[in-house]
Amino acid sequence: MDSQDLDDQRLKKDAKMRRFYKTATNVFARKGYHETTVDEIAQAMGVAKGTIYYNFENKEDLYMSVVQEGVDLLKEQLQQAVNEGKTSEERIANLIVCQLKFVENESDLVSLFLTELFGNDPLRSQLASRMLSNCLQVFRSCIEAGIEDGALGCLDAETATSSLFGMITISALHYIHNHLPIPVNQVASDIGKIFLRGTCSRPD
Amino acid sequence: MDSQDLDDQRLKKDAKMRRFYKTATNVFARKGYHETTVDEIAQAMGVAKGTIYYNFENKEDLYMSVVQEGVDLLKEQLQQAVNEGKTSEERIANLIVCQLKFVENESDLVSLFLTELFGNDPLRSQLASRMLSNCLQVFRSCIEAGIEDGALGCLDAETATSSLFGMITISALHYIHNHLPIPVNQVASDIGKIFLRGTCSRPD
Amino acid sequence: MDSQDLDDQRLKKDAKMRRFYKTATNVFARKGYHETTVDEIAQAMGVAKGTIYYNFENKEDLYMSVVQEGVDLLKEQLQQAVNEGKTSEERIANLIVCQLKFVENESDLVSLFLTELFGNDPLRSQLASRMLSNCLQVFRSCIEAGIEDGALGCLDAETATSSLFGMITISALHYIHNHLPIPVNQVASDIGKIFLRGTCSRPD
Amino acid sequence: MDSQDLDDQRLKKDAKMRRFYKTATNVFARKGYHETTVDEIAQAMGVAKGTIYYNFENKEDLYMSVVQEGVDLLKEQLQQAVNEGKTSEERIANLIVCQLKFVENESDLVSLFLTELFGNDPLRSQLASRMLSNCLQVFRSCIEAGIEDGALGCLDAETATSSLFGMITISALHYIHNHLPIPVNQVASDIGKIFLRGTCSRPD
DNA sequence: GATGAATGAGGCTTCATTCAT
DNA sequence: CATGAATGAAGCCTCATTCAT
Repeated sequence: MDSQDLDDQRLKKDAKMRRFYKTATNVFARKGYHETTVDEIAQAMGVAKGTIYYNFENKEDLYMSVVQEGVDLLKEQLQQAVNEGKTSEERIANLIVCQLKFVENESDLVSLFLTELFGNDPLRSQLASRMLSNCLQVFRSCIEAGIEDGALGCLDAETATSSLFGMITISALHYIHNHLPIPVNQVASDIGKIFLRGTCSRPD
Repeated sequence: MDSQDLDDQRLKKDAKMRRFYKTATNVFARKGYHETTVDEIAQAMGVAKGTIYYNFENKEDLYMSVVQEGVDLLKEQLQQAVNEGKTSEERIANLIVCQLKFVENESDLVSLFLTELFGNDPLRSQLASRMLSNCLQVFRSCIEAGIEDGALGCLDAETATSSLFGMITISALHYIHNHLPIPVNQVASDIGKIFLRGTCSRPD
Repeated sequence: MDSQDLDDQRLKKDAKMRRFYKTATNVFARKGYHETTVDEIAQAMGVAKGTIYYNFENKEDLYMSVVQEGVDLLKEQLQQAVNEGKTSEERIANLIVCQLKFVENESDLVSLFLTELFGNDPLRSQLASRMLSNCLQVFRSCIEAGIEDGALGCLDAETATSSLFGMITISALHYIHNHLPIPVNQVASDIGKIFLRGTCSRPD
Repeated sequence: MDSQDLDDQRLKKDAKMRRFYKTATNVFARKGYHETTVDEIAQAMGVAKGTIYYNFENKEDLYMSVVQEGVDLLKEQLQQAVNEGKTSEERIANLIVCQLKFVENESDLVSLFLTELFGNDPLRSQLASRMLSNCLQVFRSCIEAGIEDGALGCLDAETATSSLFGMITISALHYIHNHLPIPVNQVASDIGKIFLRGTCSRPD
């Protein structure tokens, strides 16, 4: 077996795992962690139940892997959004659009993650919190840079970060909850205005 | 048995139910709906399991009663906050402080409610959504009045409501999650500034 | 509810538990711990599976309770056998008969216990060992007394105890294994002779 | 490929199988049949799980092979012990020492075998019983010869065999269970005395 | 009103075994 | 010969709910 074959195997396995994640995300998001049975996931994956336990420690592990996968995905996209902006204003605008689009495209993952974040299992909630911090860090760096270069007035970076993230996410969820498509550009523009104006340092 | 006795009984029963709600809220909030057993709640209440089924339809009913109780409480407090403000600006400022304080004082209830809201059980999520709308309505009325009287610029009221609610709640949760006390005045002032400036109609 | 009622309840519960033990012993002895399912035991008991888990921690707990119950029973009978003997010789003879009869009457329990004792689960084996020690103690005290009063020569009490217990038990099992009734008197007499003569201090 | 090569292969395979037996014995003895997984054995053997199924019918077959291997080993050693004795007394003394040493050196195998013997699976217990008979036969022949030539008094050979085997094995297990080294010479001497004196035909 | 013993459906998980490579 | 991913039957256990007292 040469290195080509090994690579092939790798790729195959990766593809398999990605299919697993995708399917599991979908099922979990539709019915929630507790209402979803491992049988259902196996069936949705088109494998025997044992296969899940061959690839994951247990139901919780599968679930957490799925959540982690999603968080990684978001962070990656956020980072890229930042990189594509020239000025602080542009970067923040990009972040808003990116986050809105992510909530729209991956609403399964988002519900699933928020449930975890606001959920009542202390350990899992903490884990989710740590994952979120990772993503929020992208926002925060951007906001801090903006304060530094004068694009934003000097508010508390902490509150500014939470506020921006909160505005975007809750607004997006408002549409998701009502089964409406998110008018991304409109919402992004509104939130962008509120945030930029709201945080600018012009005198009252 | 005269009417005095009947009143006494009434009061006793009400007090008992309130104790039930309080205890149940606490247990549910600590461990989540699914991780909490009826046995645990009964034990925490200091009654036999059967007693719960005597007073509530089933576990779900108990849970929903607790959530409803919490939402009612929030709406009541929000409404009062609005009533105590003279101008739109004051009313919005009051709402922000009120909501922050509620998240701080009733973090159990809030977690519990958000879990429901972002949770994946469609029926229950919808119910929670309807409950939330009730509370958001207070924000929205206030914002619409503000737009009308010129305190706020004329943004989309929908987005403005979601944004304001999102800023407050996510910021508060940020502290809760990190087990820190919420610096209510500071955060309220920051969010107030962002929102009022951000939504004012001055040209860019 | 007066104390009479409480006593009644106690007795009922005790009777119920004894029926549980008896049934479980029988099923476990017939098929062994691992080959016996909790369902089977429940069925044999004539109760639902949940009832077992209401009364016992888990399968292991049920099993160990059964074993403990059996060991207690044996020790009780051995002690009584000793008490009924006047001389050391008589006491030892009584012990031999008692032990043989116990193996015969409670062969279920004995198999079950020996499996545990010789089994490979270190923890359970240790527990069984400790239980056995309790019974062996009766033998040992008797043998030590016999050495003191000259009925037995002064061999190592340790080896003498193990030897006597081994002779009886293995002999009895020989019959059990071959599905033959134990000729109690004959075997007891033979073993008694071997042991008494064998341990007497006459010169070679 | 000449006959030399074939022999080499044979030897290699034999060595491999012996390694398999040894490893399997060890794992089984440590955790018992049911608590041992085929995965564990494979890992301990350093081969893939499939390899075990290539060399053995199934888990039971592997287990029984291991037990058989052990019994063969014991019988061989017992037979040799007998052969090395000149008189009945010497032969019996040799048997006692041999059996004690075997329990000491191969305590893994012994536990494993006794579990089977006292275990509750009728088929396997019977098989173990038949294997044991094979070994006990060596004792019995010796005892019958001793009765014939007057070294032993004429007790029931059956009971005498069981008794002797029981004394040795239970005594040895007593030490094993308490994680103590067996004082072979002392114990052998004591048991030898008890048995020889005990079964001699001198008048009481 | 209150109790708590009993229930049994349903879920998670294990693991001996197979088989394509 | 050897591998190890995949299987699925089978078992343990939980817990919401009921009901006789």
